[in-house]
Amino acid sequence: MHDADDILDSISGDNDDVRPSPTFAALGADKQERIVAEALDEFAEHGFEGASVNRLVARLVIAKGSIFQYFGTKERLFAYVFERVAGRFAAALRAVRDETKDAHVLARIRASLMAGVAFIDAHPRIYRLYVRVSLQDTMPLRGRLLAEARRQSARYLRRLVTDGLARGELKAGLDVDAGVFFLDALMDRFLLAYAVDFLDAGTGLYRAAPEVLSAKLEALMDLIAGALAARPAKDEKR
Amino acid sequence: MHDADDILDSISGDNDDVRPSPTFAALGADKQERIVAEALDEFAEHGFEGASVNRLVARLVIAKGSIFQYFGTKERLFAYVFERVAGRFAAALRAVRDETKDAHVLARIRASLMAGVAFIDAHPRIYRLYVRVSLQDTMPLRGRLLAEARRQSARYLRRLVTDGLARGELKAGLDVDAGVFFLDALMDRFLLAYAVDFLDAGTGLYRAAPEVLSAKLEALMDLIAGALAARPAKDEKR
DNA sequence: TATGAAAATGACCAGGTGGTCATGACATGC
DNA sequence: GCATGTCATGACCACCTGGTCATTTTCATA
Repeated sequence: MHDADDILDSISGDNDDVRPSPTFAALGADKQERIVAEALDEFAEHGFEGASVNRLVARLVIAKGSIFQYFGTKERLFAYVFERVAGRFAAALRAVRDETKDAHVLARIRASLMAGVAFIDAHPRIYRLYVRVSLQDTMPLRGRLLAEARRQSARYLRRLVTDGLARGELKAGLDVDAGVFFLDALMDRFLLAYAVDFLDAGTGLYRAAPEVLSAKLEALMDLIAGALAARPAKDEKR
Repeated sequence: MHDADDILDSISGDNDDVRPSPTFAALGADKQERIVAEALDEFAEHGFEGASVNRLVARLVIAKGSIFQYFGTKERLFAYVFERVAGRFAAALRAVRDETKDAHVLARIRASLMAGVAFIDAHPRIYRLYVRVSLQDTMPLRGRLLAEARRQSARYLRRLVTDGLARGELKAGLDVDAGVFFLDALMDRFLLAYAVDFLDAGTGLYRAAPEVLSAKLEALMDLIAGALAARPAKDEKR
């Protein structure tokens, strides 16, 4: 039914036109990983402008020259780290979407949110970097890097919505664009509120304990269901 | 009806514990305004870290020493500018809320969104500064400055929701916290998508022409109504 | 072990940062 | 006309930035 889109997904997945020097490629995999991890830390903590190469090499106990030998430029270092890391979140969500292919669309949305929370717990720095980049318009590569992420997110949700419509699980007259926007806003903010303290508007979602989190999640799902779901029966949870 | 809250609102409105030196206060009002406006520009454009006092004084054609005589510190300059400017958005919304006191809660939400759009059009730099600060955790005063803004926003929406519930315009069993979160997320994102290019997930909301904007707004209002509104005329649901 | 190339190194560079302060212009009161 | 105090000024400071490059170290091969 939607195999054509799957092909598109996989094509756009790995777009590595930002390559480090062969010298870096020749490094041991562990050392590469250490450099990427530490750089991710630095960028996640201070953003692109605020990040300091001096600080980074001090942490790594490595000569500054080496970084520039590997990447040439702070900007290209950033691009490399970002691209190496950015796809993971989308990939995790895509996996959930595919695993729940036959479930009710509301169950799939719930599963996506839970997967998002799990990802944040497992890779807080990656999510933090993503958040940072999202609104830092001084970032030179922002457009190129983020446009792709956004496009993937929109396509992801659009698929959920059109699937749900096709199965009659969503309101017949539903405007797809509006539905996508609606879900994007709510899901994004839900995860943001979980990950960033002062964004939860006093609802106590920030780093909430599992029981609290799941209560909030159900309350949100009720509202989403009210807005989007067709109403053949009264209750249709997972 | 809810006068007690109004008093609270007005008390928390002007909290100016960040004062410039008397020298600055003695300046002509026009010069003060020019300095604040230009500093707002600089901070909105580059964020707190990225903003340069050198660049600022160059724009103002004023000696650098003067800025430090007025404010002592880049940080205090920022705090002053932010506090002088931050309340305006909230005030604009509050005005709308009070003007529409007797309208249906959905109409009030719609009016709030339109007022938000109008504010962004009128004061793009103020909104931009707000957006910037929202996710820049390097900002030393972030917590203090933003907590207040968030609290006001939450209180604003909470009032709308509880009013709507009291009048039976919203679903009887509605969880107030969830409703506030729901509205906060959608309204915030709607305005963000209108103001910041790459956040609209391909829905074409960014700087949309009035007709497009109003169509998107109505589509969103439909979804909000489905999620929150009581259904007196229409069929089903308990 | 000797050789040569590749890779690591960190002193160094020009330019920018937030912040300081001695200087002098200018107003006011006598 | 002088003394006094306020305030604007911009040269200056220590420090940090991203980036360079001559020099040294490493190491595979002969």
